[in-house]
Parts: sequence; C-alpha cells; structure tokens
Amino acid sequence: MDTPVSPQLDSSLNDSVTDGEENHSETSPSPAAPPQVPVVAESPGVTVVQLSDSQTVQVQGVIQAPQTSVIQSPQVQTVQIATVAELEDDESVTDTQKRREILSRRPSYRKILNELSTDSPAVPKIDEEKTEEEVPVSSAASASVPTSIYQTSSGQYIAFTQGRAIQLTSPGAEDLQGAQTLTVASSPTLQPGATILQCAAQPGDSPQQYYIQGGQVLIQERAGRGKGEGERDVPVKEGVKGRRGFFFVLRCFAAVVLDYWKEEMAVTGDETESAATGDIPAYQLRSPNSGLAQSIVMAASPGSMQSPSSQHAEEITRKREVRLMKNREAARECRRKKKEYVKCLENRVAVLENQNKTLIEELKALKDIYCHKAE
DNA sequence: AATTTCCAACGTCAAGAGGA
DNA sequence: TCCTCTTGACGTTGGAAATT
Repeated sequence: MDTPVSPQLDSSLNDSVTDGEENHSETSPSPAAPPQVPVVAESPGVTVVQLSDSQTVQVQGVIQAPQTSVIQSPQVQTVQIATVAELEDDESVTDTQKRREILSRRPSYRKILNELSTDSPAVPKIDEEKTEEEVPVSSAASASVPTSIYQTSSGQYIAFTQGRAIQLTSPGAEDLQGAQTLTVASSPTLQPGATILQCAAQPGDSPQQYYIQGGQVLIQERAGRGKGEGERDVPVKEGVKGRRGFFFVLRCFAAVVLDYWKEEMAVTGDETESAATGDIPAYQLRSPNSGLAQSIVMAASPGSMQSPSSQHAEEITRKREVRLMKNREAARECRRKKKEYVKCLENRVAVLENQNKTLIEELKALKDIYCHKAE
C-alpha cells in the first residue's frame, strides 16, 4: 500500500529523516503522490490524512513543536499508516457517510494557529482584526474592518465591514477624508421597499440617517429628539455639500434597494429557491483585489403591488438573501484564513527542516570530535 | 488557432461549535 | 434551545498552460 502524503510534508519528512547518518525508514514515501491531500482530522501529535480512495493515513508529528535534540527526531517523524478498511468494517455505510464521519470538526484555523503560536513564537498569530494588505481603503478612518471591498465604475470604493457598516471612499483619498461610514438598518418595522442608511461623515460624528425609498434618498431632518417626532424626509440632491461622489453612490445604492424591493414584491414562496440563481440581472461591482466581478444579485423586475399574503414569503426571501450573502463573505474569509494557515505551516516546516539539518550537522561534528578524542 | 487540461476561486449547502 | 459562525464538500466558472 502506498502512502501518498502531501508533497511538501512528504519531502520534509524525507529530508528530516534521511539527512542523518542512520536511515530511520519507517516512512513509506510514495513517488506518485497526488498533488493535494486533505488533512481531515487532527489530534495532538497525530494528523489524519484523507486519501482519495477513502483511506486515511495517520501522520504523526508532521508539525511538532521544535525539537530540542536531534536524537528525538526519528521517532517523532514516524509515519503511521492505517487504512479506513482496517478501522471500519461497516459495509452498510456509504462512502459519503464514511467520509462525513471521518471529517470530524476541528477548531478554526485561527484557533489552531494561535495555539501553535503559544507553543512556538515563530508562528505568527492570525489576528481577527487583521485587514487584507491589498485593501485600498486605508486604515485611518474607521475602527471597523472591511470584510469585502468593491469599486464602482466611478472609481469609488465601497467596503462592507463587520457590523454591517458600509464604508465609502473616493479614489486617491489616502487619508480617508472622503470616507463615509454607513450602517444599514434592517428594521422589521420598515415600510416595504424602504431601507435606512446611517452615515457618519467622521468617526466621531453623530450619524445622519438616510431613508431610501422608491429609488430616492431622503435625509431625515429632525425637529425634536423624540422618536419619529417632527421628522420629515428631504430628497437628497447630487452635489449637496460638495459630496457629489458620495451621493452618486448613495443614489446607486438607492436604485439597488429599489430593485431589490421590487423583486421582493414579485417573488412568491415557490420562487424563493430560484431567486438567487435564476435569470435575474446582477449589479456587478468590481473588486479591486481580484479584478473579478463580485455580484450583488438583486433582481429588477416590474414592480407590483404588494399583497399581504406575500409578506411572509418576502421576509423568507430577504432572510435567505442575507444568509447567503453572509455565508458568501464567510466562505471567502475562511478561504483566506485557510491559505494563511497553510502558508504558516509551510513556513514552519521549512524552519524546522533547517533546524533539523543544523542539529544533525552539529551532532556529526560532535561525534567526530568525540571519536578523535577516544582514539 | 482551436481544443483540452489544470487550477484557483467562487457560491452554496450542510453540519458542528459555541455563545446568548 | 436557538442563532450565528466556521468550515468541509461539491459543483461551477474562468483563466492560464499544455497539447493537437
């Protein structure tokens, strides 16, 4: 039976083990290792690797805390191999089920790396608040961390942050003086078709509320402090206060919201499932990171009067859209973290390999000295 | 140049983890 | 117990590289 361990890990094992004078050949390297082998479960010191044919390989000590002595390394880097067939003899379980069982949950990448980093300071922590380096929105203006950033065709950046804030930045505004922070308020008491944006021009400012309805942006002017007391909605005109680009984006957003609500009204319960994948036009904003178009899928369909019976379906659809959007973002973030995690592990393997080589050479030298003295 | 293959990234679903 | 977050699995897509 072959043991197609992940190439990098495999090579690291071989290097580490065979670099010494003694060959501790308990590893069983495979020349035809597949390029990708998912690591499916971990326990301290043991890594279970899922093979393509539903077999698992337990790899012990692939990533270990730095060894203090090279003498220990051969045992640590032993690879133990066991097939699933040996471990499980239940024929009634399907392959998928088996795999599901094997794929037991493990802590998040951040958790794993942070735990590793406490063991070894060489391992960088994944910081929860860490922003992506390539994010064009500078870090100056807001404490909120962008989770996704889009660029409109006019060149403005729209950053959706955790906490559901939307940050708008004009191109070239490195100090983010032109940045706005919006918060989308999703009140269940809102009128259908309406959305509230809260905007603070500066971090310390009290937020200005924008009431978006019918594709129009309204500023809520308050006469009194009471809730709803003395409020009136004033249409926002482009160019007000010299924040032309900002209101352009606001208007775009209003249009999107309008279309979204139109779609909500048109959707019936049965059509809910197809809403996200059907042939509906998508508003695409260019992501500065990937160059790939990120889609905000909100349908533009002929508006119709809202029937009371469809409100529940609309709510379900809206919740589904929100859930899908959140999960989309989460998946993106998860992949980013995973890549970071793998990179860190690879770095660590390289460091440990170097350490191992150095220690082996050191041992060799000491042996030589000792032998010369003994003679 | 056209076709095929490979790969990375994505969106969605499902299930477990963990907090309120 | 419910809700949200996290992540593996799976299918899709688009671009790059390889092949015809």
